[in-house]
Amino acid sequence: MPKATTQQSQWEVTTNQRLADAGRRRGGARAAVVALLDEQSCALSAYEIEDLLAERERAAGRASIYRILEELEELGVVSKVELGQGQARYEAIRPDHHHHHLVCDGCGAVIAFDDEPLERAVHSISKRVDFAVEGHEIVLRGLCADCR
Amino acid sequence: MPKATTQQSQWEVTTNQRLADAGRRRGGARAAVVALLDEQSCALSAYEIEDLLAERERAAGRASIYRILEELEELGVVSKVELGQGQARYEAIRPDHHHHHLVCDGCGAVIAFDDEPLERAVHSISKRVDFAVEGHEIVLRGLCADCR
DNA sequence: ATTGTTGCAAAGTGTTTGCACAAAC
DNA sequence: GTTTGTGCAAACACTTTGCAACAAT
Repeated sequence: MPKATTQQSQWEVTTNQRLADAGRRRGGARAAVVALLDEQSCALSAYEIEDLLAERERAAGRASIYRILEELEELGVVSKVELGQGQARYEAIRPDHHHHHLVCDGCGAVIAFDDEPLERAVHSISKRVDFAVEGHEIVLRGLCADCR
Repeated sequence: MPKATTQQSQWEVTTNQRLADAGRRRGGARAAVVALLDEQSCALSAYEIEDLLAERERAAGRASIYRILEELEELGVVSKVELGQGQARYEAIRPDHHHHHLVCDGCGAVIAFDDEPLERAVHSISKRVDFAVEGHEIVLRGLCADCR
């Protein structure tokens, strides 16, 4: 039995399942976007997705990419993050890998980090305010090791 | 001695001082933007600024507003915040009133909040990562009391 | 055959830039 | 009079929408 060349993680499996459950057909562009997002450790912009897909000979139209990302966001499997760079970024939501971002003002690099005390503080605020908190996004800006 | 109808806060004074120090002349549009920002308790978008200025008969061109905001940001007296609404918002930086934002997914309302434990957690992360953190932005999304 | 999916081009929205005129010094 | 500030219109960048062709069921 041949070994698969790409290992689908839990996220890709769940995402395809949810798409199927929602009665969606299996389109090539969408499958490519889902597979690409699954490989990433951090958020990608729509243009980056377009370029990466083109590089791997599975180009998809820009409009399709945006539509697919919006759909995945509505399904709750992708989160759209705005890091103050004038463009949105998208990443797979993996329940076990919640994280936030460091954004370099120098080169635009985006680095993920996580921190339990921070999550606890956010959770505690959520209970305190007269507001039904559904999500949160934390961005630290500065200079990365290379740009400093 | 007549009482002033608008009280300039420390921020407006400092901002005008910084502008003077930087050798800037006192233009009407800029003074209007500075005065308006000084009155706000929370961040405004460029369009909101344009509308509010027009309402008070001190209209300013959109391009001027953007240029002024960029300049104030460079001077370090205004911060540009991106709350995931597809547009930037701007607010006065008041050293004694650091805060973050709750954004309502229903009506788009932006509500300020502050929290010491949260600030401590961010500060602690800043020391831990290999990254020169210069600022941070925290956004909690959800539904406000009215939309819930 | 039906209906969801895709890609292109056009439209939309927020922001920036070029340039001429007005205002501050 | 020189230099900065301002407003208009045009240009831009990212995102969304309209529509016809295509593919999955």
